[in-house]
Amino acid sequence: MTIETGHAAQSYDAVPRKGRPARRAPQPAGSGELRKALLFADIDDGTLSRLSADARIESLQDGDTLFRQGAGVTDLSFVVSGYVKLTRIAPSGRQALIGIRSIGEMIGEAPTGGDEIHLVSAESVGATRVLKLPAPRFVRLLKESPALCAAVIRNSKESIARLVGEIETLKSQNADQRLAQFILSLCPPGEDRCRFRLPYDKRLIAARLGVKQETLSRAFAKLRAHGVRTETRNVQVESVAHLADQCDRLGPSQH
Amino acid sequence: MTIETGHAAQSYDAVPRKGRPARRAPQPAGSGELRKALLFADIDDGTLSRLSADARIESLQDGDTLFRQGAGVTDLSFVVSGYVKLTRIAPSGRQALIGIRSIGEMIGEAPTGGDEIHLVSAESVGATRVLKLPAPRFVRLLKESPALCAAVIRNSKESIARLVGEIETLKSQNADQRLAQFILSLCPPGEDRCRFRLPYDKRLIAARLGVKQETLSRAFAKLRAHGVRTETRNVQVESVAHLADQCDRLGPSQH
DNA sequence: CGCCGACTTGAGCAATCTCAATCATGGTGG
DNA sequence: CCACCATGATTGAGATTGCTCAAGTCGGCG
Repeated sequence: MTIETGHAAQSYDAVPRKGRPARRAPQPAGSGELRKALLFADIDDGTLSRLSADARIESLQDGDTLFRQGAGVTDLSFVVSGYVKLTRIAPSGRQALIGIRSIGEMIGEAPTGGDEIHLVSAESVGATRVLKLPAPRFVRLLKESPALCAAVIRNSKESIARLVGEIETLKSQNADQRLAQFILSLCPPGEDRCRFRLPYDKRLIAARLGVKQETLSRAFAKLRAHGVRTETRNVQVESVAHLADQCDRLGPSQH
Repeated sequence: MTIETGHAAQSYDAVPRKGRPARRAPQPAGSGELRKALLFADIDDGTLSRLSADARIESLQDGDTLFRQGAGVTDLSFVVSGYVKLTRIAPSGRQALIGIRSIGEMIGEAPTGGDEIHLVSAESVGATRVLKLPAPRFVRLLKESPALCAAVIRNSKESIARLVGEIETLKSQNADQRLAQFILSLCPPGEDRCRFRLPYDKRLIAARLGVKQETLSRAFAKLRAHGVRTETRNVQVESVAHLADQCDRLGPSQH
């Protein structure tokens, strides 16, 4: 599955959109902002304030490129608000969505000191603010702080768990099941009947699930029979438990 | 794609194979053995010998289970010889291959101290030997050795890179392209015309590429037209460069 | 020799993609 | 306030890809 944005896939950012104002100048960030990054949840104040010395907040508009696959890693970034999508371009030119990061999450991998390059490209989805820490300072503190080290390892393990889940999903579930699972993951816990808003547009959801937009639309249609109503971006689930039950039965027709 | 071993998918190890001798008793391992684990390539001798204190080597036969998804992590393991496949069972009961580890590679994730459970199940492929380090000792040393910490982080980043590549492949290439890429990855570097042996059977290769065995067989047949000859497990590639070229053209028919 | 497992091949089917037309919907300018 | 346009979403029809089921081949091993 590849992502097709409105413009040609290979050059989605070669031509600036008309009337787009320039990216806003970066703002300095205090250690209070850093604390909101999940990676730093357990880091002591001292280390954190040292980290924040030249941290800054940048505001991005929809479609702005944060960094490109293959470029050198200069910063460690986190989402402050909005979403950032991570994509990868295959040699064939096809673009595959690797993940979407939201508030508090790290964007890309933590630098560790070697000369490192980005594994993926990062692009904002809608108006987005990101926190950027220059890599060299982070690397220096990483070497001094076992707690920071432990946090990075924990974070990596979470990334791995997420990617493993993604592969499992891609290999063992069809489009309908993937959508059902995605919807279930959005349902607020505790309630059986619920109503919420999709976090981003269906084109992006389709890319996330690894299907074409049309296929996603048909999958939504099929889920209507199982108590999932949608009107544009609003979703209503009749019964979370029932949907979870049906999930397996959406699989390939057993003979 | 799911894995179908010779036995039923859900219970591939519930019934011991007839005539199988008991798993051989574990052998103690010296720090020389540890050095062969890629994770420890840059670790100092002192730390390594402390790590090796209660390390042991275990011999497994084809299909032996090393650990199961969801079970507690008691050891950190490495492949000494042979292969270990990592799989995951979806709620639906379908089993998806997550990865295959070979000599020197770590099996599963490094424990970090919390109460952790295995993300995947691990099962030997053919006769295999593994090195096992008890988790508690590893965790203790991890806290004391920044070098070990750095090694774990580096290792995690490699895992992530591998998983990201896997997702890209699954989302943006068809079966023929995935096979071509897989074959290219096996070709010894430097030679344009080459000949080698497949590392494991085609059933496992199919699972690794996320297709059925039959589909893999047809993909091999299609590659014959591009200079890939196979006779059972032996492969001969006419021209690596040519195959790499054709890789993109194996994609969906462009109109 | 005959069986068994791994592999191949064929035919039909199901899931998904592609292409194309249509239908909202929200924003913009007149 | 409304016509109009751009974008996203839906729907339909047909092509493709990969899966399922089934049969057949091949090679090794008891």
